[in-house]
Amino acid sequence: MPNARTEKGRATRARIVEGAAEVLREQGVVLTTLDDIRGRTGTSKSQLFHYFPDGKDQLLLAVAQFEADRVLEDQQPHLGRLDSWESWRQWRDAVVERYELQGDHCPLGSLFLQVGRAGPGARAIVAGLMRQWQEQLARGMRALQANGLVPSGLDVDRTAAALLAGIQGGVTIMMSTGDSSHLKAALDTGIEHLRTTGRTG
Amino acid sequence: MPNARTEKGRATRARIVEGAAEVLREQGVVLTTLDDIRGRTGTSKSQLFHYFPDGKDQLLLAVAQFEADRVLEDQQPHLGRLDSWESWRQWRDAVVERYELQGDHCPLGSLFLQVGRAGPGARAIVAGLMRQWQEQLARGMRALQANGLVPSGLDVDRTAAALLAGIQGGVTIMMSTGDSSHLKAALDTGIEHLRTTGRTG
DNA sequence: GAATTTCTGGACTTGCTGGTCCATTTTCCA
DNA sequence: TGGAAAATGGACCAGCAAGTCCAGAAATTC
Repeated sequence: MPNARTEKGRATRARIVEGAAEVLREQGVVLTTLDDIRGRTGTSKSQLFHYFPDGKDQLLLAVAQFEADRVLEDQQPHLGRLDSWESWRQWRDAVVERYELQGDHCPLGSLFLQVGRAGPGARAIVAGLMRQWQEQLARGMRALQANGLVPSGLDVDRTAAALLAGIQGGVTIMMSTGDSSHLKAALDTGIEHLRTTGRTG
Repeated sequence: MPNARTEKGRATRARIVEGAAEVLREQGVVLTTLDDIRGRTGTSKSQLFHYFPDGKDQLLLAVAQFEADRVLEDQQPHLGRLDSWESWRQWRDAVVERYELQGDHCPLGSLFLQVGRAGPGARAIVAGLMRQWQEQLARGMRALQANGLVPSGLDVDRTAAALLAGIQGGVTIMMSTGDSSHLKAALDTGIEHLRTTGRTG
């Protein structure tokens, strides 16, 4: 942790990241200025640049990583135990609740639009999140296969990719329309697909 | 068309919107300035404000509408004739091609992030687009039902919502990772779901 | 064809925001 | 305890981009 060599320093740095995440969630990247973050976190300009010498982009990147970590954490422990239909249902409810609660703003979506284009940093964060998320879904599907609940012929990776896409899109649509029905439809249809696939004559 | 009362005026206004759309697609909203648009469209500051008196937001909104219209147009005529498996396949290919060609930037996604929060205008544009898109998908599914290719018990609206969410998410992921496999997975899995659903014992 | 409206050019203003700088305080450590 | 390193406060700077303004050209209209 460069430029945070003391206990107090690490605390301040963390306060900045968390406070910035709050402000960004409320106002969006475009409308948020360093002064907003300063105000929220009770810090001074020099502190911001002391902990993030490369300026705003570096801070945004740190916030993006912070938010990305939260995404998967918030789905635990359900996401880690997708081995029965009941556990899938619980996970589904957790996802819906999390995003309905979050309201109409996606911290990551807007963050990587700001930083994403220029730097490979933001892309790497998003790509990493997507990879991990999809892996966990795939693992859950394999657990269903192991329990004989889903035919072993299922293309797990493709199905997991499709489900992940559905969630992403559901969240996106929810953020622009305020309606979570697409997210629910994607989750429910995806799970239903698992239940019915491969049973064709 | 306020402030474009003459033929020449309408042409200029259209040139501004189309040129702005180009620049925005290339650079993204955040990096695009009015001077960029001015340069691309060969116009002066006063022209921009003559045709869009409320400034940049109003112009962005016009571009958003312009792009939203294109989204559905680019899927025609396939989207209008989803009455056979072959036509669904053609539509699927058209969607994939369109977004792969468009590369790594979603004109609407970023546009409504900029304007979206504040004004209901951008939300209305996106919501309207989603509604129309989903309606056309639902109509296609009903056509399949009418042709006996899909069981009549299928919840068409929910399935269409899920498919739309999958497309959105697939595009979103593609834009941040450069990989179109999620989009393809969502489309293929969605169509496969249509083919296999309801055939369970 | 003259009056009036619309359209265009571009200089100028204004406000904000990211970023710099340095003085001061606090913490660390020998 | 005293000096070095880290942390903090806040004034200041520079640049940029949105928006204003007015003069003049083109067009419409009667």
